Amino acid sequence: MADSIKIIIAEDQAMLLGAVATLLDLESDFEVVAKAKDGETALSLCAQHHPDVLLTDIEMPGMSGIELAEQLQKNGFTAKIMILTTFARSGYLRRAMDAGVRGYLLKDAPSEELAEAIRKVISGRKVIDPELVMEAFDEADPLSEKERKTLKLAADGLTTEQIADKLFLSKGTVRNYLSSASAKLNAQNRIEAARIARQRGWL
Amino acid sequence: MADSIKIIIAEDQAMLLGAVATLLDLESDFEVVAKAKDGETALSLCAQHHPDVLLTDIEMPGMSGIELAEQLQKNGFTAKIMILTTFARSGYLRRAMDAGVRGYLLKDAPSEELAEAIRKVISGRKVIDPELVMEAFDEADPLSEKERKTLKLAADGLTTEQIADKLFLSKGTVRNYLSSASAKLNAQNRIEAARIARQRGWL
DNA sequence: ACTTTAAGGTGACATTTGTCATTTTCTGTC
DNA sequence: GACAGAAAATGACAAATGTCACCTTAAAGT
Repeated sequence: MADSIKIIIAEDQAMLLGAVATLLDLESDFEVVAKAKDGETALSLCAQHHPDVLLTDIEMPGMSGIELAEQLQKNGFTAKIMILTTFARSGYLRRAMDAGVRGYLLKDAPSEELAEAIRKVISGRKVIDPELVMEAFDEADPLSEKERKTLKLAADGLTTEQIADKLFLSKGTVRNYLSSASAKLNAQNRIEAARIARQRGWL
Repeated sequence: MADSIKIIIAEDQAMLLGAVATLLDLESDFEVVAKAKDGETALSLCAQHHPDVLLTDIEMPGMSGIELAEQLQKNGFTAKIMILTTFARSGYLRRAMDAGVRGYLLKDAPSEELAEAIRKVISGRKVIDPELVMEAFDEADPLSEKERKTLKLAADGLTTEQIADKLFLSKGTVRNYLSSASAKLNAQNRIEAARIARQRGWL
């Protein structure tokens, strides 16, 4: 088809990648020209095919979908980028928007909406999952870089001392950071703090 | 179609549910008669439609896919049950087999294999993802029921005392369980123990 | 009836963690 | 060089956690 919309899909879960590709290919005005299972592959496939739309997951091995979007934008690609991801995380949305992403959908959304969303984006509109719009209004990440780093390591089960060694800080400082992180998140200890931070996409 | 294979799909992620359903419906010998987004719904839809195959995810809100399989087996349903899940976890596989599951596939597998796997199961064979077969040979879950329960709550950030209250045990006993769980998993504290257990699918 | 065994509990102790006030060190800026 | 602010460290204390040896109780065998 001469004027069909050319689509590239990037998604690391093979089953979903294949199923969504089939789904979109059924639409007579769409044509899935390539499939990628990671960001790097998607990038080179974009250079090769110059698609109208790139539909990408965020969490993938190697280059994430957001980094991919940033690269494409920097290199002046005209493809309209759409994110299709699992969780509603306000942090991601902001970065995605900054990278010129035009659509942000959740895997929780019914599959019937996907094709329609793509057509909306092609016609110049932006599409953001309603769930996300809500999230975007709530609190921003209150953690400092150090708090985030210590918390991430603590969540892996490292002791205060091991964290201190790894980050070249003293034990006391690490405990201070973890303590203030817990306070900010209203958690009663580092474990709960890590859980909360992770749930909100801050970790 | 009179003798087409009737399929019910249970999967909480709407996008995958819809896409896979479309994919299978394209096969001329298949017919997706119902879709469910949780175990309870799937159970009642099975009673209503008596499908030939139930394709289900494991992790779903409410009743898990494994519990669903156990229920169906107990109630004497003849539907062949197939699991389609994200991670290769040896613990799950054993329980699934005990519940009479005939197929165990990973979402990492290419979508093209799905239809073929279903036909194999219908013809009486069992289908287990090769990845899983490997996993099945490694170590079994060493945790006792109590160790697992305490660990699960600890992983949410509950204190020893809160866990004790919730499980009607003394603080000392809870600490004993957590301590022995850590020992079994070679972890240096409850946080690391929980992380390890979760990674191996024992939590 | 007499072990055995497992689940649960106790007490003691060392270590780690959480909290907070205070101090030191490092930076940029005027 | 002096000063304000941030980042990092310190010290002290209470509380929580990890470990271990040992006790109690209630089945389950024999």
